[in-house]
Amino acid sequence: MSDASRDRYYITTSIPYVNAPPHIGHALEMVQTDVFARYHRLLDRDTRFLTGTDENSLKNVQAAEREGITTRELVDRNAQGFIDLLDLLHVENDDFIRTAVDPRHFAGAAYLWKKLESNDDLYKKSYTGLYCVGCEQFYSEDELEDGLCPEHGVRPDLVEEENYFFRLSKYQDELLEFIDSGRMRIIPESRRNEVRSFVARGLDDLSVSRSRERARGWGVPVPEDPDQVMYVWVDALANYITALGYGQESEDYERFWVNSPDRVHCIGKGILRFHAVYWPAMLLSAGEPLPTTVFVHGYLTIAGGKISKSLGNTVDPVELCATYGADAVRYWLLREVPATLDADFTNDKLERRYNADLANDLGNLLNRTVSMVGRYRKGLVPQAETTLPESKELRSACEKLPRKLHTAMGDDYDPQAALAAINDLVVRANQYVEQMAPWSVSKEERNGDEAAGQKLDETLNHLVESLRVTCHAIRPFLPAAANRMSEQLGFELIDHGWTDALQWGAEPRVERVEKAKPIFPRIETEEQAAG
RNA sequence: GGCGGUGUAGCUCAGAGGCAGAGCAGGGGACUCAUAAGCCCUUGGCCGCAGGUUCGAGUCCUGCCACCGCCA
Repeated sequence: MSDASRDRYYITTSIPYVNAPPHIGHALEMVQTDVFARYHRLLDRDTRFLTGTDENSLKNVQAAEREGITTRELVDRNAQGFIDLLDLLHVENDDFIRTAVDPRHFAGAAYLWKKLESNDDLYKKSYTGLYCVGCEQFYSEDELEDGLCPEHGVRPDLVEEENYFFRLSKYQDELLEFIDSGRMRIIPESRRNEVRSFVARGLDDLSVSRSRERARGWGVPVPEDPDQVMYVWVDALANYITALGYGQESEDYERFWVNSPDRVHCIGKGILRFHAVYWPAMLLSAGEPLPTTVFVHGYLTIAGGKISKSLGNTVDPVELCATYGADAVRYWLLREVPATLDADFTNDKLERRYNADLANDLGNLLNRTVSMVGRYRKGLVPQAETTLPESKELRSACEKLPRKLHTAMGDDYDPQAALAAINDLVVRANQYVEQMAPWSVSKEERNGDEAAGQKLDETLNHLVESLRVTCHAIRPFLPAAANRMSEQLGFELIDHGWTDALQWGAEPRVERVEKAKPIFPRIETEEQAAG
């Protein structure tokens, strides 16, 4: 591998349907992907983060009809909801693709189709089946529950038409090789095993088009066959490369797909098969590189129940951001949700976690430290060596943090472990404050004890330095909070040299702190408010 | 129906033959730099149920129950 290709990183979210506004599950995926992207960007890798919307579903046509607006109006309006949410969550995506709107998507999807066709992997066949529009997929009789779609509880349509099929079966062995060798890594392992056994059992060819009539003319046309549009999943999956200008002699496609050592898809567990079987098989057929990593997160429940509009228990992530702020929402999603498992959301859980870790531990540590530097040293951070055993311990904990951070984020894709390590350091620093009791040492100093003055210098210096390291460490997770923290500590966060900045004693040093002001105001819980 | 996973404190989870643990929540204490935060101490357990192996079983074996996932 050449040096020129080593420092790239490409990551995508799945692209959500736009027939409804975003829910907290979308927020989870956006934030997880954002954190991985920010982390690699801070490592100075050439990073591209793509997200977007999947707009070619028949569902959208029907939803628009019910509302009496055009399909284009509906997808424009609903896509905007996702774009707004990214902003509210402080998600820093480099690109946003809309599959019903972007010309590059139509061009790229058509190009991919022709590649499959020229490899003799597409053929036409008459097909009869039960189709659920909500799922955009066919079901066999025995998959139905009382004749109804198990996901949506509606009666599927009986559909008979001639469609294109993709020779998925042809790629079984190659897929297994990619899975077993780890050339396509699936995280976590349990999901990898699921995919493996699914592929090993044998693959059926896949229907990849719909009649234009049934699709109501909405979707990506099949090249040179005006009566057919692509199956929405086929064009949707293609977004990961059409956004890069695939098939259009694009530099970005070479840069972030072909020549990137990391091509990462962050997805929910419900669409694993599409991403770890169908999509790689299409890429194999087209002769293009496969994703290197498929990261599979779990689902969120709300107060113990499945997210469901009919149950009226959706939690609007827009409202959450308005109520608690992006930092609190991001922190809960990253710290409390095990990255690849399901988790349950309640306002109470978010409030507790925020108050405990951010307000009480980190926020208060910053506040009391800055306040003491102001009170005892007029805001000037003293220079000092590490001489006391307590200081050595604290410093050692700081020096171990970067490795823990890199293991958790780089290898394990585990923000929860990374944030736990950061919180451990913060807890350690709060203990250090109590051990050193600067308020007592200050009294001794005022009574003329010179050694006390040195001890106080060392204590304040080590607290500030721990906070400087912590400030850098939280940057991928809580970018806004890191900014507020660095402002108060009086130094500037820069885009390069992050790895070095995480080291003890790195430049730029903290020299003069600003006035203390809480960066994470406590949330008054309902119990406290009542009491 | 098949395969796999999970079941441990009020909540979230760690422990995988040797004294049942952590964080949060609850209770108490000393302190005052701080956001009434922090620190120290502490209450709390049929380790899903039943049998078995073992000097000794959350831990290993068998059966059962419940929940979850994937596949039919």
